[in-house]
Amino acid sequence: MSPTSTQVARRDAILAAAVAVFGAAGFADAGVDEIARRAGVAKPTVYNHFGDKRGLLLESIRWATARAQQRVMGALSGLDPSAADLRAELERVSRALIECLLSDEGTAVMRLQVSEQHHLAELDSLRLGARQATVEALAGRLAIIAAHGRLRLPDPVLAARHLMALTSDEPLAESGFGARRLQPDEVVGPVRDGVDTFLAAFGVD
Amino acid sequence: MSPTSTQVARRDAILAAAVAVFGAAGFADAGVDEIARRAGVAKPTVYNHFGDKRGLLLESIRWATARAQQRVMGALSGLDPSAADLRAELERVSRALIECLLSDEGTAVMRLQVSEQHHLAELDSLRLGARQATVEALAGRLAIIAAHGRLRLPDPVLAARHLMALTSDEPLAESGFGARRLQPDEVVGPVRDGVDTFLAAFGVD
DNA sequence: CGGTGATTGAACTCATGAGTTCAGTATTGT
DNA sequence: ACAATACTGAACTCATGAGTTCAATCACCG
Repeated sequence: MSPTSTQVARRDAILAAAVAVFGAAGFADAGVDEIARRAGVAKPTVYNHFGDKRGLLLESIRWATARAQQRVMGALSGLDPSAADLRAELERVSRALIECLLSDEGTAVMRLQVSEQHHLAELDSLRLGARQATVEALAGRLAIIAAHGRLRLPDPVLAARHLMALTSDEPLAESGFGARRLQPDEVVGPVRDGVDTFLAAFGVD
Repeated sequence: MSPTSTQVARRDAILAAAVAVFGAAGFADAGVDEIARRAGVAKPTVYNHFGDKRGLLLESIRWATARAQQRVMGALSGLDPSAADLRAELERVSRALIECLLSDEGTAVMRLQVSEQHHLAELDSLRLGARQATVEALAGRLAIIAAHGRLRLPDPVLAARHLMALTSDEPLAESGFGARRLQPDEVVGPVRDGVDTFLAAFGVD
């Protein structure tokens, strides 16, 4: 019996609600009743789809991680290696990346993976895999820029990690890993500074 | 009535046990019974000292943050601005800082502050204050090195933030914010790379 | 249509753990 | 020595929320 479209829609609604509630309250304080209510679904339906609360948490994180990863890849593919103003282009893409990290879904995933690891050792590889995929995608774009002679990169993967660290560390800390919404200029400044240092280390001027 | 020394010792034992249990299990999954048992104390004694579970959490985080901060300051004061090998000295101190972050107490504080923010908005300033104090202490040491003409630092505070970001980002992510114990070489390599990039940006060679 | 399986809503069971009570026992300051 | 105060241990209350049950209803597929 292949699932009907309304079944898929219900499943997605449950997952979206679960990510929101788990992300806001944490696993233990989240109520299955509230997730069902937000999804517009009866409680037994949740148990029908996901077995139990822990199964729902696992699927929620897998689902949200995949979605976040897609958004990240979209942001990275927007990096134009031949943009006239390299500095501005790096700042733009770094801001887009941070936007993904600090979105509601992004912060929910981050916080759950940090705080609920005792529930989900099996998702460690997912977390690290997502990080590595992001780093490598960014490294690929940076390598193209380096091939154009506009960056000096002995190790593109390392440079990618360092660009992300330089630009995202401060906004992440300042926002309390997504607990507080940042003002735009709380991202713009740190990103500019981070790209400054990145170009001081890897630029060709 | 000033507290006796055994009262202080009991209080500290409770706080140490609470940090360990809260850090491992999270607020909701931590049991006051277990904290009391680990502290070698009866449950009503815990309630005598801290009122309720939330009060215990708050005091635990304040206490552990202060202790971690002291260790961090100790590590920073060990930075010798006139060390013969600047690169090695920066690596050494960065490793010591990461050691503090990834210690049992350090990771407990970090994870609680990330995951239990809905319980403790009032501790936001504590978290940011600790971070800022660390950054400024490191900035002070870096400024001395710059005054010796061994670094080119337009903004020592910014440089301090970037040094910390470059060296600690990868080990923190790799360890899942303290969930997994790192092998020594999982710290050494990333720190060397981070200091490399730092010196490429701010070195005087 | 008619039947099969999913969904609903409401009531239910049951385990867990926070917080309390209290009578008895250590500790401490005077 | 003697209050006064803190601590113990064990039993207790009580709120909460996971997971279940079931009869009634709905959605889809032949």
